[in-house]
Amino acid sequence: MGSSDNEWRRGRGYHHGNLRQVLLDAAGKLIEQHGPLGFSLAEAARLAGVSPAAPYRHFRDRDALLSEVARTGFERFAAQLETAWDNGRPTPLQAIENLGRAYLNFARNEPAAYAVMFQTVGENGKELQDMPAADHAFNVLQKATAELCKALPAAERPPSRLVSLHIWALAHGVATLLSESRGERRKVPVSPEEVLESGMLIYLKGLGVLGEGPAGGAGPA
Amino acid sequence: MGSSDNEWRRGRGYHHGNLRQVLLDAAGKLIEQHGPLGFSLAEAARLAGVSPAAPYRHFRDRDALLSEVARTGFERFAAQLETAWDNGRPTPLQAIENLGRAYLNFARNEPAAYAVMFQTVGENGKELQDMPAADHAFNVLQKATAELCKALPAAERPPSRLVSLHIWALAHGVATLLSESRGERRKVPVSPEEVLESGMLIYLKGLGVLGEGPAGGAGPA
DNA sequence: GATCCCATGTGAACGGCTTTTACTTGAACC
DNA sequence: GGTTCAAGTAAAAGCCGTTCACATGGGATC
Repeated sequence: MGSSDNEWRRGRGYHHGNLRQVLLDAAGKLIEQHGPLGFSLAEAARLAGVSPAAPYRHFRDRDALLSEVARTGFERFAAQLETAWDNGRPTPLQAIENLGRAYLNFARNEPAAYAVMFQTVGENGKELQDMPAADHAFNVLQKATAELCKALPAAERPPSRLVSLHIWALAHGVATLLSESRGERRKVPVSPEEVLESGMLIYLKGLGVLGEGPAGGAGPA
Repeated sequence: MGSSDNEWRRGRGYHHGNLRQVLLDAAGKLIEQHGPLGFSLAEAARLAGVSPAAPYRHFRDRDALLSEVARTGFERFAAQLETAWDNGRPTPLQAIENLGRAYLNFARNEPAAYAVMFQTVGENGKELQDMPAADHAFNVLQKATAELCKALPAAERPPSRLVSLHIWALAHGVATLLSESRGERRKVPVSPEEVLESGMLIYLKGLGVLGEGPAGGAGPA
């Protein structure tokens, strides 16, 4: 709340200030609290102190607002993945593990955005795929796997797109199945990070990208 | 009454017949059509030819009906996985590939159930985990990975629960990210089955379970 | 500085949804 | 035949999304 300067009116001279952004923030809070299904446009409006019809001056409908939440989410997601990858430094292996951790961190820190990105949007195949921000995020992963695959002799080098799909699927699966709200946590007293990292290590060993470091990633003792 | 024992009236002497099951079927159809969010109890009742209040004689509320859809879905899921695994025949490797295909087949053939199982249920961490049927499905996977891991020297054998989580996450990720309604399909002209199978092969090779068969699972040409 | 314009917000309304309440019905049992 | 109780109905309250006509006031124009 520290924005004591006149941020609340910077966009242009609105009536409310910058209702558009306020609604997006309110949506984030509500989705975090009640899940992306429990989100209601009316409640967001109430939380922003405007009438239920006001949001329609800024978003075509409820789905459009949710789409925007997803879009900005993908942008932050891509940026964080890119930062974590850091152009493969210090080493591609270390970097891709950082990338995996960044993936899970995003899913944990922004559950609302993550849920909307991969759940609400594209619910019944409506209108998700034309989202350049999502492509950007995936491209970071693809860039990383391509760099990794360069260490392989071309003969046994699988298409790097396939490799990035494997890693994406693994990361998404871990993030989804072991998210904090899910019950598997009790029976699986292991952190998502541990699961993803060990899984990636085994996978990368199978790929041939891995001298022979921590064999299996779960060596006992 | 001549106990003609007609099926449409078998449960007990209902008014409608077997409304409970009819509602569950209607829910399945509607969820397939409009996605699990677009499902409406009222529409299901209309489709079953009863008043909007009738479902409340059979389900506590909307979520209870959805939970039941998820529960029966998990039962079929577990059964199909078990059949595919077939106690590790003909060979554990072949069997676990069958299991992967069965996973994707279920997600494709019963998108409504799959979506509800992993999406609607447990939306905001409400009440999903006490679902024995879900445990049963996971146990099939765990049994399979345990069998697989037996081929490994105990020294480098990771906890089989961890291995089953890896495979589950990979399968779930592939099923989710590459489902037919998703747009990635265009850019990734490769079937989910191919992605999952190649991913599993690479992973299993990394595990050490894999003589040296199809290296990488994506040998060019 | 007065005036006009149009983006932005309001209020009221429609239809649909979920859920509860009081009621009706009719099959099963004695 | 009469009673009972599960199963269905009707009506209503309260929420939501969405649309419409209308109000308002900040900024551009003269």
